[in-house]
Amino acid sequence: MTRSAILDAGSDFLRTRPFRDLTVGLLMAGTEYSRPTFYLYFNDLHGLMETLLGEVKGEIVDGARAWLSNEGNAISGLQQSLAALVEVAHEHGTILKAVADAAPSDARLERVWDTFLASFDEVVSARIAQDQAAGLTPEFDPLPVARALNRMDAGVLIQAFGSVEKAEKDKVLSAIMRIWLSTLYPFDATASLERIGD
Amino acid sequence: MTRSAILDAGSDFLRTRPFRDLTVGLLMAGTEYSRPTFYLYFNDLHGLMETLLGEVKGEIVDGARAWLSNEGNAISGLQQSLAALVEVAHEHGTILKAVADAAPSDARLERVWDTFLASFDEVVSARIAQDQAAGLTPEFDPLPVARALNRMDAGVLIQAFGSVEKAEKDKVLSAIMRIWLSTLYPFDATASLERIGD
DNA sequence: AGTTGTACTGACGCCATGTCAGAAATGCAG
DNA sequence: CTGCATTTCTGACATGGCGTCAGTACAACT
Repeated sequence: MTRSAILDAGSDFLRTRPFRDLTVGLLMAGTEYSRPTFYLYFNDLHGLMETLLGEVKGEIVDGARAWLSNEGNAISGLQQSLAALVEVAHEHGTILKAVADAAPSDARLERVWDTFLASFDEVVSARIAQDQAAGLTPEFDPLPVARALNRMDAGVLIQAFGSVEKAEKDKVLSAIMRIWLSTLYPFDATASLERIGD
Repeated sequence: MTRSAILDAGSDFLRTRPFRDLTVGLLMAGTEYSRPTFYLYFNDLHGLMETLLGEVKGEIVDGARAWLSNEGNAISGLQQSLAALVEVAHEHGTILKAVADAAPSDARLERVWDTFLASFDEVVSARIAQDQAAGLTPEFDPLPVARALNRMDAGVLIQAFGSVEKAEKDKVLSAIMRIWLSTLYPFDATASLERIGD
């Protein structure tokens, strides 16, 4: 109860102001509780961010399923997954930026964030290897490419949707879509990219 | 004199420890001066980071020239520029990570960092437009794609070379090279990528 | 030797943090 | 409704890094 009131106050704060402006005092001023109460439910502000990230993580994993659990066409699955990813990032962009901002100032949170990103490297890499075996994707070392594509997504999405003035979803989507498709499915990419237009 | 002693102490510190561990006291303990002396030459630690970034920026811009000032083959120019970029990032990775880490905790430095990244978006975007006019590159809105590719570079390079245990240069290079090439020069990409092998 | 200017430092106030002893509030047995 | 136990909360404190300022040490020039 109290705990989720604090989490809500945190989300609300970060919707309009950056993580660097967040203090325990300000945070708790957004609730009906006093400053020390915060420490009953979280170790520090970074602990709060860790919890907020956990909430968003679920949605992202769900959205990515279309491509990762490979049923149906690879290309359209990827298109679906990226679209879902953009959707979630647009929704929770401020939280994602806040976590990314907070991470470097705390060893533990930095680990959590890195692990979060690395978890996608694993699964994307696996899916690439599979498509390579199927002859859909050229041969190359999948892991570094997966890492690069994921870092791209993270950087782009946080930059585009991390603050109040958000970029246009469709421009962002078609840019990263193009890069994923031409890297992973170059043989079919031309057709697919023409289909979505530019 | 004193000023560059401080800068050196900063670089040295960041070579082995993250920005979050840097305090003015620790920094100046690495020099023969006292803590207040720091404030004679810099406003705060973020000001120091701004200066360090300025030093690295020059090298990066130099390295990128091969492709950006378009003389000769576009593909080999891009290959050269990316190789140079990886080289510089490998050299100064800890500084780049430290600046990226420090940026979100200071409004001014965040602006500097964003502007730094955005400056590459501009020139890359311009070069893409040119290659599109020449028929080398498919038609698409260049700016969002340039942004995405640049964020990828930043994310990958900082992750790969930001801490003491650095990743292998060639793996990193061939991954980002593949993505740039298949996105910008898909017609010739197959040949070029085979040439560098995997 | 005296004066001016520059480079430096000791000591201070400030602010956010995280803790702890104790105060309210809540629930429950008689 | 009363006394008691347990949970929830808070006022007050110590800590540590920050940024400042008055004042010292030192060099250079007259």
